[in-house]
Amino acid sequence: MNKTQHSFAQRDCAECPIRHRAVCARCETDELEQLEAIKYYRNYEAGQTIVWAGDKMDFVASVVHGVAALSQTMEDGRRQMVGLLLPSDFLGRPNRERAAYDVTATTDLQLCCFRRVPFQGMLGSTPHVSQRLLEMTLDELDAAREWMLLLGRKTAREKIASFLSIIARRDAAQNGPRRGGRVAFDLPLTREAMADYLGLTLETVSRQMSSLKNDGVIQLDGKRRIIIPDFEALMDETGDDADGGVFS
Amino acid sequence: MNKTQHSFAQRDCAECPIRHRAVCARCETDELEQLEAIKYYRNYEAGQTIVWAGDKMDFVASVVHGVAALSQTMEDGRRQMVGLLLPSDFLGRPNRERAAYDVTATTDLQLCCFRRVPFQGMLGSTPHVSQRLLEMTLDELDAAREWMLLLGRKTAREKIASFLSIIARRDAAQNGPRRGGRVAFDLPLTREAMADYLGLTLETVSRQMSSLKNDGVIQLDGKRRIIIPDFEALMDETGDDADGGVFS
DNA sequence: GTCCGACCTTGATCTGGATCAAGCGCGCAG
DNA sequence: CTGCGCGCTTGATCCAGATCAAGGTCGGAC
Repeated sequence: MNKTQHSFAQRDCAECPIRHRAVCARCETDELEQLEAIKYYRNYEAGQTIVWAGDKMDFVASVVHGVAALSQTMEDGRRQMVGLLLPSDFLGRPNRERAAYDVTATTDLQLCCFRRVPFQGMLGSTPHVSQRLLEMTLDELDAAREWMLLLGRKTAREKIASFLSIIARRDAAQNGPRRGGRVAFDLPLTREAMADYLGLTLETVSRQMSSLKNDGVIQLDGKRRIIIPDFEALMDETGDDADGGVFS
Repeated sequence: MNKTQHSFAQRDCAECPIRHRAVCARCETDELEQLEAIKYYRNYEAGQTIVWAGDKMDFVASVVHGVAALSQTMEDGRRQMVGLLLPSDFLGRPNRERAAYDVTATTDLQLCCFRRVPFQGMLGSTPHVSQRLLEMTLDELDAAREWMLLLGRKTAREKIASFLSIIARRDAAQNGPRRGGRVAFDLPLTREAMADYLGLTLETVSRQMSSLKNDGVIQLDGKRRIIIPDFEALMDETGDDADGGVFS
């Protein structure tokens, strides 16, 4: 388990890549100083578990780099991923001592952690933090509801296409949109993790990826790199209304 | 559409049945007065639509009596319910002008509405409201994630049993637990609405209800009234860990 | 180089729940 | 009372995706 130990540098808030999208987005300089006093960084390698459901958790955190997954497991081993945390997303629940879900790093990951108890205090005293947290929680709730439609009603092919379009969109928001209609990115999940996310088996994920490839909707470069020659064509496969989205 | 027009009485906050569980739960007298100044009641009959996705919505609201459903519809008519609002639950999103989902009354319903713009103002100035709203939103997010596990990984029988146990639990929280191990309540949804909630067809819902009845897990009194002779036996059918829950 | 183990693909078969298709039963309009 | 329609049940059949079962590929350890 000791591969290229790719550990991310620590930094000041001023030069933080998620400064303007994370829970601290609206903070003024003095509020930021309060946050800096209770923050520390942690790095994880792809595949590592961050906490198990039921564990004590003495911090909350923002994802700085990489991707983390929240999942639930039934006694007989059935697993469902219930959240995918990309850079700027918030991990943990204030006023909750124990984790409700298993949290794992699906890629190399850096968290900006805040000690939980002082952070809770700031929620009372720093409206810019609590307002931003409310807004982010409402956004996550919307995302969860969109996910419920996917899990309850979409076909396997629609699920895969929806997943790819979500990752493509978030990747573009992160790294700036691609020149031309062409989009390319690396999948942050294994086929098995995708299956857990989509409520499918890994075989079905693999088959539908092959099918989209054969139909020219996507191209694969190795197992993980995805190239989407025509984003509209992918959107047509998702089952969603054609309003498109903010992409160019 | 004009059946026994069962309209609920309006009231002062002091005697409101959801006073201590809704978004206003933590308000002091003066804060309550501010809320009363921007509140008004609305009544709906079972089956009525409250708003369509995309409609302008100039209020947010607490459910006082009855049950409302949030749902999403795909172009080809596939429908997924993404939220079930019981008494004390919050409807609407501050700072959002248009509804994101269709909202319908699945039983006769009373809402305590707050004009949206002044309510948004109070979120900035009244920490007791915004803290409570954050807490409620986090609870809803947890509920949505539990629902994702159900939609993605549970069998039809487990879905039905989970749904019944949730309704039974919420009903007990509302009306006080039943004496003895016996539990009884009315379903707030038609078979079709249950299907939309559970990601099933109405035929499958009906078959699984019959199957649970034949196996003695539930009894039916008419189509809507459910009697659960042994709550533990129902919990065993849900697929969840046997930690039970707060029930006696 | 070779070996090994994760990860992925593909094929064959099975099955839970969808779909198609009758009815049933109860409450309401006449 | 009768007739109608909505909500529900039940039966027969179908099929998307699960399950069972081989392999293939690639990167890292030695």
